Amino acid sequence: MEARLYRAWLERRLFHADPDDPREPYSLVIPPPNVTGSLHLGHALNNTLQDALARHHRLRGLNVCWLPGTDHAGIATQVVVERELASQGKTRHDLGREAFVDQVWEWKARSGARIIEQLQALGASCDWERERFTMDPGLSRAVREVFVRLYGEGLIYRDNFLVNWCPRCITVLSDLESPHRPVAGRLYRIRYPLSDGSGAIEVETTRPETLLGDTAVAVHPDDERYRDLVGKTARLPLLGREIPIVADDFVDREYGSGAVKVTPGHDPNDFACGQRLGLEVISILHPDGRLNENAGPYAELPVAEARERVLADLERDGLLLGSTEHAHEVPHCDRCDTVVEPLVSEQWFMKMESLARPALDAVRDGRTVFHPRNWEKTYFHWLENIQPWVISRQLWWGHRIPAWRCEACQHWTVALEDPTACEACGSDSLAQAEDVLDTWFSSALWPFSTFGWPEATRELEVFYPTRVLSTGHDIIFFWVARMMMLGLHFMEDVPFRDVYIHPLIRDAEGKKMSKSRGNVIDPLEIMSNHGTDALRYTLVSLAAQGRDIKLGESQLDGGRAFVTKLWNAARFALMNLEDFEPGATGGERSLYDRWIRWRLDVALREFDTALEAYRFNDAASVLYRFVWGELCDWYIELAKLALQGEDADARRTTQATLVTVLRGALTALHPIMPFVTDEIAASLPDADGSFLLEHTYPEPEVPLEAAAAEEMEALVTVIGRIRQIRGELGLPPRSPVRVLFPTAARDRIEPHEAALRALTRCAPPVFSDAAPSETASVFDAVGGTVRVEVDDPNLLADEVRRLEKDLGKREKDLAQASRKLDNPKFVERAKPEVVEAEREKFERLRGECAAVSERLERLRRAAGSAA
RNA sequence: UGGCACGUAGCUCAGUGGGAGAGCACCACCUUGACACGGUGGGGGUCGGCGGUUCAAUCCCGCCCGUGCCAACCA
Repeated sequence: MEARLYRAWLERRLFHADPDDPREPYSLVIPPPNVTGSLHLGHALNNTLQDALARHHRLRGLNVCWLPGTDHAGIATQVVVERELASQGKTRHDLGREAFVDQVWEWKARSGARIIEQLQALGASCDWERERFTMDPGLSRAVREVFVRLYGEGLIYRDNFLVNWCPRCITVLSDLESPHRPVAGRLYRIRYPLSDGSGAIEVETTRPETLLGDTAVAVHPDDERYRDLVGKTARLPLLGREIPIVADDFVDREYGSGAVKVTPGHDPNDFACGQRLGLEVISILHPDGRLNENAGPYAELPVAEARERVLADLERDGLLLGSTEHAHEVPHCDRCDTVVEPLVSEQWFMKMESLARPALDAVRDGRTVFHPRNWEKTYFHWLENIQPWVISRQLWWGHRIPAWRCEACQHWTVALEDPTACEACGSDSLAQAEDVLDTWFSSALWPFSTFGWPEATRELEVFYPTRVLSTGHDIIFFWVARMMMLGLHFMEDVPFRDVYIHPLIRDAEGKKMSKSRGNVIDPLEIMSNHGTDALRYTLVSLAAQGRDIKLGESQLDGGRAFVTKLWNAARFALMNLEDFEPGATGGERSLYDRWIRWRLDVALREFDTALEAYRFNDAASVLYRFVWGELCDWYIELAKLALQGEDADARRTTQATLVTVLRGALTALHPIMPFVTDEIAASLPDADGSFLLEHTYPEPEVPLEAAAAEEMEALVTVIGRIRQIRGELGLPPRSPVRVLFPTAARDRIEPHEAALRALTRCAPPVFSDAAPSETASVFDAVGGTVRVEVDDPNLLADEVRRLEKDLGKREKDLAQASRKLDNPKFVERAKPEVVEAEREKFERLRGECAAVSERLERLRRAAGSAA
């Protein structure tokens, strides 16, 4: 039924948002999935949560706009398509740029379409008429506009700087794209002879091949051991270049020998040191990771091979003094896992400090709030220590940088429209930059580029800022922070009021699932095994704040059972509604009718409260408890009396309540399980061909008055106790037990006699104030002592054991209460209502203990005489 | 090295400054005209450890242990 329903929703345009709709707007933009492949469970979770929010707010009468789309995912997609080519033994260079990009567009068409299908299969209520792709003409125009404006403001600039370089992808990477991974390496100690022959200085390194690019040896300025050497030169092993011995306080005197080789061309620390001291920068690497001509005899060797050769040659020359095992953290390419080489390269950068400040302020002063709040610390820490962002990439798939270099004067012309002449010298020999932009550049504009920026559209006016962004904590830096910065800069307002950070879904072993890494689970498979609604319910019920989700397939059984339970409850209702006449009224509604209607209101209110706080798991459990624990366990059982009874009025009244409450429950559940709820709702006798989303939640009634609520509570207590007594005695559910009430309870019990008998299978209740028989179980309810009598003397021993245990528990509680009340400090300092409650508890327990022990005595005597 | 989480029933996890909860699993009974993907009842936890604050701590604070994540220029 899922595909049929979804098609019907689309035909009815239920998800389309009109900016001129006068109702209060509620907007959100989808985190655009990468067009690398298909959706995994993390997408299923995030989009289920967003869909629940979107549908919920539609049901609350808001003008909801959920904007969908996909991301071109520059490097990720390029790597995937390159892999595909590699399986045919080809590289992108075999195709050339244009043909390769065409091929990626083909991939995008296939993958993008599959993703949209999956989102729709999940039930996502996106406004598909607003679907966007980050490389659409409109969004590309926004990218260009932003680049040109930031360049004009001096925030985008070119620089020659030490960057992370992936020699396999042959591109620069940002720090975020170069995560550190532990590597078991070796630390080598190498001897650098002094040029004057007066000795040598020893250094340590994990990357011996980099010595080919060394331009100094550094020591700490206050290090007595080396004071005399500063200013002298050392002879670089293998190449024989003379390099200065310099002093810089970045050197740690305690580490190794206290002297460090300086390779400004291939180490971030050394680069900074080189800049301070004006050292020469030598690059020894080709872009593809082989050594270049500066490496002398090692030129053209790959790094790993060069390392071996360098070590062997050092050994030969007697300059390798030894090595030790050394575990350290090495940056790797986020996409292909190749070891990243730091090297100096001329790239486009974005200056971040001035953009970061407003983004920090906006969260500090609460214009944007994270849920849960603790992620704000992560956000602050990163923005407070922000570094320039390398935005250029040596890739082919992405937004080409709108900059043209003049071949005559080398000036860069950056412009909105393709220039025909150099803006500096007027020459017409211009060449556009080959590089594309980091994919996150366009992602950063998503909340406003998708609504038509830089045009001043009606959509931007109404739907920006969006209400909430739902995403994973793994992209707070990559994406959330950058949207905040650019949103504030260009729109002069935050891009979203709330940031909901959803849990990460891990597999059953707790391992992370990730996009282009292979351990992803296809949600479609789970959806076909368990049903989409079951998957959605399970995901929502697991989305608690502050902990990631370990998801095994077994956890989906609960969701499926709940869907089935709902379905069966509806089946029961339909069986009993065959002669339902809409609008027909019978007599007054029963207590049961009024009670369940009130419980529905309470559940709806609690559901709304939970969702407003993004407490999805609470929202799910509120409805679970209502549907299963109240509607099915109590109301339906009680309603059977009227529905299957003789009284036509009572039957009609109960039918009316059943329809109202069931429809209310379906509406409430709709944001979580949209398919089954609409399917059931369409079959209810009051159905008019509309969908649940075309209505709003039922208005709450006047709350059930306290006396009625208490009456219902008493009935539940009595039934529960009778079941418990029978259960504890191990009696079959139908075994005859006699229930005796005090005569004073007659007025309260008699109206519920049928319910009592139906739900406990007891004999007709008797009203009597006679003393309980020796074997009766007793408890207090309905304003007196209720007795449950069982005639089987064989049960005496069991009952004695049960009572002993029961007494033990009560006496322990009594002792605890008594200790508290004897403590003058407690009585004096605790809140009065707490003390009062403790007193009442004490009195109650004392009475209960006395009653139980008295009865226990009687039973023991009876058991003795029976024996 | 620093930061942030997490450590509660066999498992997966909620939760709270005043008598420990859910789902699944387990045990007993029940094939009752919605539902065995069900019903009723039950067993099971010194709430990671040690201190501190408090009349009162599973909850707040500190330290420690364990797990995970993130950020990091110790060659």
